[in-house]
Formats: sequence, C-alpha cells, structure tokens
Amino acid sequence: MNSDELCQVYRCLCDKTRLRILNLLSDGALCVCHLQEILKETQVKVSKHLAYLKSHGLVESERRANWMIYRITKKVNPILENNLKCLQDLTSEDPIFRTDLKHLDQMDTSAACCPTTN
Amino acid sequence: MNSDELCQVYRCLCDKTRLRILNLLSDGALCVCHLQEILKETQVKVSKHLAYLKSHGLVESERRANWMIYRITKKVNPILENNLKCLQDLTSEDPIFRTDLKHLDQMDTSAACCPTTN
DNA sequence: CAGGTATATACTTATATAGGAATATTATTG
DNA sequence: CAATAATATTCCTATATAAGTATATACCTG
Repeated sequence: MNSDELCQVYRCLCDKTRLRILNLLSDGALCVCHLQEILKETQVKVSKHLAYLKSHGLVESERRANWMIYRITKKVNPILENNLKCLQDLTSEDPIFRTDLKHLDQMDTSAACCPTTN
Repeated sequence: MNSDELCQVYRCLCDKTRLRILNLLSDGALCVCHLQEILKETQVKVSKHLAYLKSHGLVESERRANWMIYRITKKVNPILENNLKCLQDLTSEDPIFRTDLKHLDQMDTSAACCPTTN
C-alpha cells in the first residue's frame, strides 16, 4: 500500500455512516436491507456508501437472488483491521457502534437474505 | 472520543501532506520553516494544513520568537497514536515517509528555530 | 518606529462528496 | 411476459476543502 492508497483508506473511514457499516460488517457479511434496517437510513444512502467502500476495495459483494451480500474484503488490509479494532475499543465512549452491534445481534437471521451460512 | 470526533480524526489523516507532517512531528516538534523545507511545499500550504490539524486538536503550537513550533498534542489520542505507528510500518511499501524522516535527520538543528531543547 | 523575517489569513477557483428524488437494473414469482 | 422486491445509478444541489495569490499579523533588530 502506498501513501495515496493509505489516504484513500482514511477517506473511507471519515464518514460516520461508513464507519457504522464497517463496524457491522466486521462481525460478518450482511445484505443491504439488514444494514438499512439497523442504521435506520435510506436505501440510497446505504447503497451509495457501500458502493464507495467497494470502489476502494474495503468491502466486496456477492449477489444472492435479490440480495447483495457485502463483506469486508478478504484480502487483509492492516490499516483497516487496525482501525476496526479501535472501533470496538471506543464502544465505551460512544454507544452508537455498540448499539448497532446489539441490534444486529437481535436481528432475525432466518430470513432468506443473509443466511448464517456465510 | 465520540463517533463524530473519530470521523474528524480520519479527516485529518486523509490528506498526504498532513500525513507527512504528522509523520515528521511524531519524531519531535518542528517549526514551520523546517517542515516547509523537508516537504518542499509552499509556506501557505504547510501553514494551512498545520492550522487544520491544530483546529481539530491533533497538533498544538507555541511561538518562539519569529517561529511557530508545532508538535503532536500531548493529550494522548489513541487513534492517532495507533495510525502513526502504522505509518512507520509502511515505510517499506512507500518510501515517502521514510525519506522525509531521513531528510529530517540530516537537517541542521543548530538554527535559531527548533532548538534541540524541545 | 522602520525594515525584515516567519507565519497566518482572506479571497478565489476547482474538485470531491453527501444526500435526496427519480429512475434503472437485476432477479424472483406467478 | 407482468408484477414485485432488492439494489444501483443518474441527476441535482449544497457543502467541505485543497491550493494559489495577495495581504495581514507578530515578532525581532537596529
């Protein structure tokens, strides 16, 4: 990774919605509709931020029937990994990331999208 | 630190000039003219990026006669610290940060500005 | 106080990007 | 193929910010 790519990673990280998405995805793959529901944001907004993250290689997607499943890119990105760990440490100072994960945990995972067989 | 402040730290990190400045400052305090010389950038550009970093609490400054001395803020910011460490690890993949530090090392520190007694 | 040096700020222009509304695309089902 | 569901894209507007030019400020020296 060169310095320009590094800057680009930080650009991906400097939006709250994207941080929330990455935080949720670091727990496992999710479809757009589930992200939408947890974040309580519009479809367009979620979709666009996912597209942004994908265009810069932080997430990858796969279609399953009507649903698009997004996950953190498998190719290891040490900067991203490192900062996602930091996010977890921050849950005591700002409840938003923790609450998102809690909602994820309470979510019905038996729906057709996002099967547990990720 | 809450999620908005976290985003703001990433905003500070997502510019190459600012990353180079932070990398240099993580080695110790520096005046604007030295930064200018190492980065080979204009005075305005360096000054503005320093102002940006200062306005968001990542660096702090102190006047010494004609010179303004900038340093990484003493109050610990774990996110910043963590990512500055990452910068050092990246020197093998992109030489720019390493070269900057090398130029810093070769710099004459006996000038009136940036005395070694930081 | 005048002149010089180091740094900061104001003004301008160009670009990136966030978000909303509308529409398009892709897949499923009947 | 028609209707529907999930998602993506296009078009638009508003805002942040990067960088340059010019100017202002702060401090020092004589």
